[in-house]
Amino acid sequence: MASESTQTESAETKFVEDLAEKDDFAQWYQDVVYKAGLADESPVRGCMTIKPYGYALWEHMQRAMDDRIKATGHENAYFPLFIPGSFLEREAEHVEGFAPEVAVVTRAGGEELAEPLVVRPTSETVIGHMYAKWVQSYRDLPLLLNQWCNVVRWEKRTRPFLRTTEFLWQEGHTVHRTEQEAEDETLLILRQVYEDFFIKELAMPGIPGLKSESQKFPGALRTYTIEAMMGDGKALQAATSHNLGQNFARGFGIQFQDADGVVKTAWTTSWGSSTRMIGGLIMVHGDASGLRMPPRVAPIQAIIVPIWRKEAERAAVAALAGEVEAALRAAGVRVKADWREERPGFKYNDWELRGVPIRIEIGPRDAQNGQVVLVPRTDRAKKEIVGKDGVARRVPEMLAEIHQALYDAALAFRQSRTYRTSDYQELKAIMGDKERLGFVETWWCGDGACEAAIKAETGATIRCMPLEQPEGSGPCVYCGRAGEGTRWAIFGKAY
RNA sequence: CGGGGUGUAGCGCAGCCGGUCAGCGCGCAUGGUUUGGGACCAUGAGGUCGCCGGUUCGAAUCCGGCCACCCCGACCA
Repeated sequence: MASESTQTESAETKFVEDLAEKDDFAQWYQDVVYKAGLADESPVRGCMTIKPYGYALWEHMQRAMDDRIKATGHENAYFPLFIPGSFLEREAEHVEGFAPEVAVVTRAGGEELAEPLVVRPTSETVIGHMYAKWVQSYRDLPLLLNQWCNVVRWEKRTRPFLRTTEFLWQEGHTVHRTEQEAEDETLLILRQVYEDFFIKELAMPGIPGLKSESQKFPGALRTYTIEAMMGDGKALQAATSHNLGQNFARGFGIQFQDADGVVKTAWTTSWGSSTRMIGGLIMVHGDASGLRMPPRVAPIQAIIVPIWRKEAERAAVAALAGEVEAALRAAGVRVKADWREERPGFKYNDWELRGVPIRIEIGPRDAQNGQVVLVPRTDRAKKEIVGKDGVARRVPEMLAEIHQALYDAALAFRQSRTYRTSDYQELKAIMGDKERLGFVETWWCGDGACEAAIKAETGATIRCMPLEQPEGSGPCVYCGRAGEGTRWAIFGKAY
């Protein structure tokens, strides 16, 4: 992201300089969000306005996620925004975890409310309340629902998409007959819904794993996560899936009569993914020119930039552009032509900033030859000249190639910033070095005290204990002890 | 919640040693020339200088209070 600047350098370099000022990733991130037109500020602190381009991206992500949620047997429903304040208190860890960050309505309709209402920070409690009414028999199970909604968490520090006071998400809530069934569900969501979504839709490699006790969801038995590495080496918890055990079922009385006639307490799960994924997508794929949209969720997959001087040229270009646009649309490509009264160079930069995967240049020369120029966002040097009849075949192929290129680059970056060491001093050094910052894979004894000490001394937390644990065991990176509770863990600094 | 900082045009800023200090750049509007990597010229629109009070003949400028926002930490999808 670094670049020198002199007066003689190209305008492009100057632009890059503008965007990636002083090699400051946080600043770069904010600039991209706003300049690419994804979002804008709002009059309320920590809240965000999502602009049409950003919302279109969200809609494509939603659809792809929703398809997976439904394909795994879930249905959508909707539960209320307001929750009786007392509900949060039915689960001890839950209220402790969320009480500090809930917004509470105490006055409405011109009167003080008898019982304050909290604006949902998450919906385990109201849904638990409803589920208790809906579940009577083992025949009612499993109950597999999901909802798309907004939630509010009064965070101290906010950043667009990554941590906003209000955010959009999906939250799944399920009820099961046995502990094993709940655990299977939790892992099914983690892998077949979330991990698959990140790989196939966002071109984002993630590491599925288990959270430590200190990092798990308040009230959960176990929390599983997909952890992804951002472009600055920091980690983002991209989605989580919780096995809630019987904690919420007990708090809300979700019971059923089993086949053996015995009344039993149910087992529940919950799992969520939010607009935070947009922040992840930006920080994983973005470069010095701006955003790079993963093709499958890109609001615009191909942008036609017409080039002309004279009116006659414009007519010829328009004819070809119209033909190409129609052919691509018929092939299922989200295509748009940019006829704004701007120079081509301006448009190139503008669409690169917005991350459109393929630019299609059509100028007088192309109109004459019945061809177009395809330029992939991932590598401008790989531009191709394609005959107009080949465009509808070549563009979808190229989109798939771009998806793969983005994935490969993100994975290669993560690997280059992943270190295996049992040397605590080395871990400390990596966490303190901006150029090397990344994931440290090592053994951890399982003691929360070691975890806390590492966090205090290095700023790093256990991102997860990967589902794929290596053979054997070893001494804890901090205390050197070895034993039963030892796990292979990934340490990193988190967003 | 602790520490620091900033509020002047849509955005980014200068002016802060009371008195042509209501200004600059970008953006916006209109017209013209341009158009294969962020064009240029001309004309123009746009601000109760965060709010309230004080000092003064006179306050963006000095003083007091309030409010808001930003950054850095601790807490978090």
